[in-house]
Amino acid sequence: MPTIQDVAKRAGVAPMTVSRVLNNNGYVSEEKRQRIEAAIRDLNYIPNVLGTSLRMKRTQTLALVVSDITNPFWTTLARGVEDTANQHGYHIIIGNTDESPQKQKSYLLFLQKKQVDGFLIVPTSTPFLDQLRVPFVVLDRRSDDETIDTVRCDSISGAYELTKHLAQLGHRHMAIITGRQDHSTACDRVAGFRKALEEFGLSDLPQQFYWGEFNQQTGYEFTQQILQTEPRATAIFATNNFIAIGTMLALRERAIQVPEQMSVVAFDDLPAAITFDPFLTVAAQPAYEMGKLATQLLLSRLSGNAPETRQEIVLPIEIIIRRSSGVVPH
Amino acid sequence: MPTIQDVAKRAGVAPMTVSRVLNNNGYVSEEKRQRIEAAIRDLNYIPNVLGTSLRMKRTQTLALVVSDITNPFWTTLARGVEDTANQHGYHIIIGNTDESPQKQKSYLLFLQKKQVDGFLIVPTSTPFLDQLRVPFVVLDRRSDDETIDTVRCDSISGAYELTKHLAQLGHRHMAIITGRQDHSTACDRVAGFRKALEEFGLSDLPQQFYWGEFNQQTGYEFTQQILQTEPRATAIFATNNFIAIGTMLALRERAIQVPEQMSVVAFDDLPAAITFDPFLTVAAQPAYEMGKLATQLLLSRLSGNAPETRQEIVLPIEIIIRRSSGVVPH
DNA sequence: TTGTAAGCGTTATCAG
DNA sequence: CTGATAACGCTTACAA
Repeated sequence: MPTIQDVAKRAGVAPMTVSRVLNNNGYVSEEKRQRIEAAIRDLNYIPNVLGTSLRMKRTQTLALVVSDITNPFWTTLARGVEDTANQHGYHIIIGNTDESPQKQKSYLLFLQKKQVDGFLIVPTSTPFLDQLRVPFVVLDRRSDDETIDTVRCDSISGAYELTKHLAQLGHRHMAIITGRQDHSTACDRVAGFRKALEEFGLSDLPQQFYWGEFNQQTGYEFTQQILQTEPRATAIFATNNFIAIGTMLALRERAIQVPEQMSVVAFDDLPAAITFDPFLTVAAQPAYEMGKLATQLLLSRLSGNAPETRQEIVLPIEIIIRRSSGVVPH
Repeated sequence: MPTIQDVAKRAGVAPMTVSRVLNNNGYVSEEKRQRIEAAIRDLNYIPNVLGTSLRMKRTQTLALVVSDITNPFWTTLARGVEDTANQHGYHIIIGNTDESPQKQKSYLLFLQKKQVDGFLIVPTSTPFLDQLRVPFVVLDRRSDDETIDTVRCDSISGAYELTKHLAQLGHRHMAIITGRQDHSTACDRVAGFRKALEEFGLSDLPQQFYWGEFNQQTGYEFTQQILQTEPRATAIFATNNFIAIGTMLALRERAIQVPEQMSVVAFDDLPAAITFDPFLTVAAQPAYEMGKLATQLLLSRLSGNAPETRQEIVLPIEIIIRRSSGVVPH
């Protein structure tokens, strides 16, 4: 592998002069520039950024740490991050934590060993901040820490709107299936749910709350439970896309018609690219936009252009009403 | 940021001794080991792998270059790659080419600047091999070059089986929608289609072939065209998941019932995690397994444990018959 | 305009 | 068992 030294030798100049040509900074005579460019081509020289990064103390790389890139929601967000980062000359390394604090810890360590310049992170519930030595932005989750930059969606009002929609359709007994209690997103969605219930005078009627994980199994198992609970709920609120799928599976197994026998609403829309028959009424979060804004914020921190104070960006959620929600069955 | 020097100073030893503790190699007296470990904890020392990689001439990092991580097929494959790489102490950087030769070129350059140890790549059709200075494995696509390691699925036989299924249902006029002519996967699927047609004596009847891109738009537009072509095809073969979605959209727009008025079969299954109502008859490729095997092959090349000769691993495809394919309408 | 020297953080080598 | 030295490839600071 040729180095900058080899190029310099071949062009009959000092490595420093080659460096100047490579980075387009400082003066180089036209003649030497030509010779150097020729040498680069001849040797098929590719700069080694390990040297550069070591010297410059930055890698032009950001880390994106999410729970599971298999979830289309994170995938979309990741594209927002990547596209934005690329536009600014940065690149991305992605880490999947699978919501495991241990995996998260190991990724944070690894990525810092790699000297990433900053983090975009969807933290598991475990404390983690003290492990980070570089700037970072928290995605999707609310943070009580008043010093942490955050980009997230307005889960409370999204959940409120979905629930209001159900109430207006006449539903009186509902069930919500959500994630862990220590998960801000789960809490906010339940809070929005509660708020709408109160507003419509439904708080004192039997409503069901199921706390589990943001995955398919949780949706599946609790839905089975819901079907056996009296008074039978007439609507299910699945608080993310995976829970919704579990819910739909369980309903289908019991041949429960949606929405004739049961209404279903959910958080997170599936990308149009992978669904040919959008069916669920959802609160759609602007995943790509979240990734984009978070990246812009982080980059402005890195360049020192961000406001002094902590930023908390809260994006609105779009309610999309489809066929899965209907009036209360008789 | 503390360095190995700082740790050494604090522990009253030489940096080299710290290095030995860090990497668990060479002898270090128990007493010094204790002191060093204490110093590491006290300073909250995190090794800088830029130094290590520069010195060792390897980064323990592999590059995965795919067309679009937004496609669940690639996402699943990526998890197979990542999990396998992690198990062996390697990490992954992902690049999206969007099937653009230019993007691919820029990624290959960038990733080599980063000194990745090897590539797993789904190449766009453009020549690219000469740009790679490190070992690599080609994924998903067939390569005529007899020196290139490849891991792919048996597209020919998968397409053959799907077509046979249609023929056995009584279909006599079919349409296939596929990718570009210079795309080995597209060609193979058409070849499998043709083979089945011949076997069932359908080659001389009017069959339709549409070459486009492996995306939703291609599926959508050609399906519209199919609906206007006489004799009307009674079955559509969509050669990947995105084309299938475009096809379904176009059919739904015209209120064509599947399978009553039109049968549809496709390549690539959607992950169970993101579909609550699997509907399409598909040829399912083992995406995770592909990623896993390709990574194992690449790692064995890197460690010099691979067979001398070029490996071409061809995985079988599973046909899953669902509701989208039925007998010919009258 | 160009080159020299030094250092970024790590580890292989070899001498002690 | 331990440490000094040099080297990995690059760029900043300074000198010419």
